[in-house]
Amino acid sequence: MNYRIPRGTYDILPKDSAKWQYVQNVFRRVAQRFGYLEIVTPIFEMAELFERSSGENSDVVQKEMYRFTDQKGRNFALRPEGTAPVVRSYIENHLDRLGGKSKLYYFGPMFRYDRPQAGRYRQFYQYGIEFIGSNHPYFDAEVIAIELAYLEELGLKDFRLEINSVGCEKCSRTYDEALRKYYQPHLAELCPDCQKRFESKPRRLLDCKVPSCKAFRKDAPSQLNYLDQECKDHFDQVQKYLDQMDIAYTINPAIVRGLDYYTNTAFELIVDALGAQNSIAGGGRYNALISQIGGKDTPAIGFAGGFERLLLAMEKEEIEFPQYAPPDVYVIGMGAATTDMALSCLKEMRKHGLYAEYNPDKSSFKAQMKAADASQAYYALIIGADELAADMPTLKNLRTSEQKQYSRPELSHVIAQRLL
RNA sequence: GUGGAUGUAGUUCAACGGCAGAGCACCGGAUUGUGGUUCCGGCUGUUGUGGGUUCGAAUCCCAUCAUCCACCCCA
Repeated sequence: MNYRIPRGTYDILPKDSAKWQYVQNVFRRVAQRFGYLEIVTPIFEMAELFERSSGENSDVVQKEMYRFTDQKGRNFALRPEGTAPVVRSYIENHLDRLGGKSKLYYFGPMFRYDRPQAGRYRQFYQYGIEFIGSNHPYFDAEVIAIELAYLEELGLKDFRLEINSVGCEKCSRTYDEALRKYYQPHLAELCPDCQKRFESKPRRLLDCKVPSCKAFRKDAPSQLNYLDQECKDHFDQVQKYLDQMDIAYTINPAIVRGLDYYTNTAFELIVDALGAQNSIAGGGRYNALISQIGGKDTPAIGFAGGFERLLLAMEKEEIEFPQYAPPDVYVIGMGAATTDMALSCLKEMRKHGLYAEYNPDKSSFKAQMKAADASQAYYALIIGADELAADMPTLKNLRTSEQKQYSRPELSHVIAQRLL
């Protein structure tokens, strides 16, 4: 019996791990440039946390959560998203008492039971930003600016930003009613899914892809006409800040975030080249969430992005990734007698921070030279019978083919000065 | 959860129901200790898995698993 990786998961192999380190490191760097600090939470939480925050009726909670009970019968779930755990930690650790705002970033694996497809996995890696503690529209723009700065730093070009406002809870309630009123006469003509959505989440009617449902969309009332003055002002201000930051966007009233906690600003970053799973990041404001799960009434905004889709998008644009650095020195020892000298040179080089390779397994001198060449090492340190007798290893520059014998003290000097 | 396509060597792909193959990659060698190219040689298969039809199955049928595409969902 061969064991196989669970469906919808994947291994990050050594040939790809440098890419992952790279995109994660760039994210860290960019987030910190905006003053955000990393928070790390467990990959599982009480299931109820997600039920409360994402919404009992959301697909994520209804069909996609990996649930389990522990030995004492407690109900847990592997986290399907990152915001609720961060907010839980914020409340539990009284981060609000530290003064100032909480500017947090995170990344790590998320879990959703879903049918795998390109850009969609059961264990997938997200990065995210959460700004907790202000309703100021500048921060809506700042959070968006972080994502864009990140994409720019990575060299990604072919994407677009769409924004919307879904208003506060009050606005969205009046809007839902307006939508129901509009769709009521056509209810029989809608697809079965939409008939269900009609009651639970009328806004979902707007992004149904069934042609017959789509037909009603263009005359449907727009959320933007159902914002109260405060929400409208907020959205206008967000746009103003985006304009001032030279951030291009389009307003798409159909953007409806899937998780229940979003209020006001909602946004999405789309890469059309990715096909069906074309959203590489999305987020919005969630002013009601914190009080909803037991904290003080606190406004907040954040977003999450998917590393897999980001990498796919970068590959589509043929962006080059940094590779692991090749060895500084490849040590070639001819025969068992040279082991002592080889090991002492290796130890010295590694102590000084050089990356040194050595493979006594290789048989012939030629095979060792080939291996050194294949490793793309900058130098070969050759230790053969002559070198051993004279106690003078040969250092060969594999790029220029120049080589020279050094006495041990001379070699030590070269190593210590990092002249390689 | 629904519909469709595809599964053959490490990889990319061939093979009309009749001997499972090629390129690339990998390993070794080409006169004692110098890398590339070239040349020579070598290795890798339960044809995803399990059944069935057939004298005979990689090939046809069924099931199953996996991947991909679309729906759905979302990052």
